[in-house]
Amino acid sequence: MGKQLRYLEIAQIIKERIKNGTFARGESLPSQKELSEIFETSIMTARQALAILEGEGIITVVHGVGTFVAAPALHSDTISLQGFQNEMDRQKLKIHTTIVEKKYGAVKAELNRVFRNEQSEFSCLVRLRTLEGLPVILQRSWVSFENQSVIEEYTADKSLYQLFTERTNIMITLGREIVSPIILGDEELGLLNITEPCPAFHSRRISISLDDKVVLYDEAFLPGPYVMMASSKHGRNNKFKYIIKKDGAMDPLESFNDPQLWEDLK
Amino acid sequence: MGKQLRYLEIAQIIKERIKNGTFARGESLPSQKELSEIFETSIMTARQALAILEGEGIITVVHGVGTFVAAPALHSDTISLQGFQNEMDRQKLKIHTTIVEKKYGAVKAELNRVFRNEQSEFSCLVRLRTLEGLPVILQRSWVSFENQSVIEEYTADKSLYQLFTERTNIMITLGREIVSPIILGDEELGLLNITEPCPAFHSRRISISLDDKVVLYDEAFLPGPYVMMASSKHGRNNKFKYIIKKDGAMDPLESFNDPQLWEDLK
DNA sequence: CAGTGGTCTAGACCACACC
DNA sequence: GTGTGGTCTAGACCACTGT
Repeated sequence: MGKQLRYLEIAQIIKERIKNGTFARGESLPSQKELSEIFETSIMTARQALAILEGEGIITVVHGVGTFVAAPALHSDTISLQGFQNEMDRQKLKIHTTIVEKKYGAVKAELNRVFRNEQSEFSCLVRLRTLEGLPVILQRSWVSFENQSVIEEYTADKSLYQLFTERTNIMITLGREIVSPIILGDEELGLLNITEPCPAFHSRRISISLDDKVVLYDEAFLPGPYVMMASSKHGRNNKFKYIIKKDGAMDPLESFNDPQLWEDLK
Repeated sequence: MGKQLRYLEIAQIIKERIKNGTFARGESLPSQKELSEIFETSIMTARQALAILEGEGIITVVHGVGTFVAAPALHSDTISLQGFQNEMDRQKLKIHTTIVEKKYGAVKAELNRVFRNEQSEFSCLVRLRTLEGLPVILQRSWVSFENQSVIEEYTADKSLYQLFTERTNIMITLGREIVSPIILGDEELGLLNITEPCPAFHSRRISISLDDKVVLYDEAFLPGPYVMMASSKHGRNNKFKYIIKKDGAMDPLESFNDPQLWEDLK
């Protein structure tokens, strides 16, 4: 077995204590000085452990205030594991959400593979995002049957992601997304009120909890006329986001020169 | 003016010395101990400065060996600012590159906006990437007229990106990419040997040098049947890559469970 | 003001690469 | 073995936040 580095060891112990609830969501951890005393180490080493957990999105460190077990409210403007709503907020667009449908206990066998369990019943939320009245994004979200109450409670004025983490007390720390280019099918065209053949991003995303369980499955259709993806790569740094605009006026060559656009991808 | 932190100050000075050639590409920097003596600081602080430059992809630190001004050969397997060729290598796919056309001094006024200069003549390289004989990606790359020799020298067995940095001695440290979903046009369909209407990713990318100049413009068409995008988000960590497969057998739901796929997105 | 995180020191010692 | 980067110490001092 490999030699255990002190700061990795400490990070692991803190992670365990968050998992088993010793440090609850939203509560503050002992101060760095206290941690260094608890683990009989130096401040620098304790800080190194915290830096790892912060990089993984598990804790949030605030200068002059304290270190907190990541709660959505605390990390909402820094973490990227967010629903589209937050991204649109950041772009200062007046996006409105309409609930198209809520389905409870639907049988959807193929989702077994996604959720990695024996269940075959899931609950689903279908939403339409509109930009100044124009439908621009169609999104379907699935949760396990046991979490259907989250969908029952959902209203359009809140992020499903945030509601989910609050109600279930499950911390989501990892997201995986697969995007394909597609030509929209009839059902999606109808809901999005588009009449011509239309290229779109088809995004499928899973959200994974601290316990390594898949707890949320999202599917989104982002039609080409309204959506682009912008990505910035600077050394190890590598970010991307979706950009939503009302149509036309989306010249990619011009977008390269828009400082605002790249600002938050640094 | 804001207080200058010591490690930021040191990082800035080292960056300047790389720009003006005091530290040349591929050569090693003084050791951390020496740096701490040169800047009259501690090793920890010198290391903090190096950590910043490493994060920006400007230097490469190798345990037991030394610290190097990032040369493509050194950082090729860690940095993400790479052409498609390297990404495909990583996926262990036998991708072959065919040169479709080389154009010199073409007038392309719209590229002024991209390259942010007065020039209107550019040189262009059109390439087709084939997977076991099947054309799967079409790519057009543009350079300023003054760098046309890079395209003259280009052969299919080398990365254009690597050739460019070697020949021009320009360090590329930042990349920006904009991706749209499109339905392929006739010209692209012809070159890719596709006969039916086909959705695709349309990627446009600029590469920016250490001097903040745009030095490379890339355009790629990645047809839906062969290409998906996979993205992983873990705290601040956020990576994506294109996945190329020979068609069919690209079930996104199955892909979520492929550990290999997500391995290098950690 | 007190309490928090952020920077910095001046080393010691460990792990790794190369000869 | 020599030289490199990586970890770690046991603090001091600075910067930020909230009372």
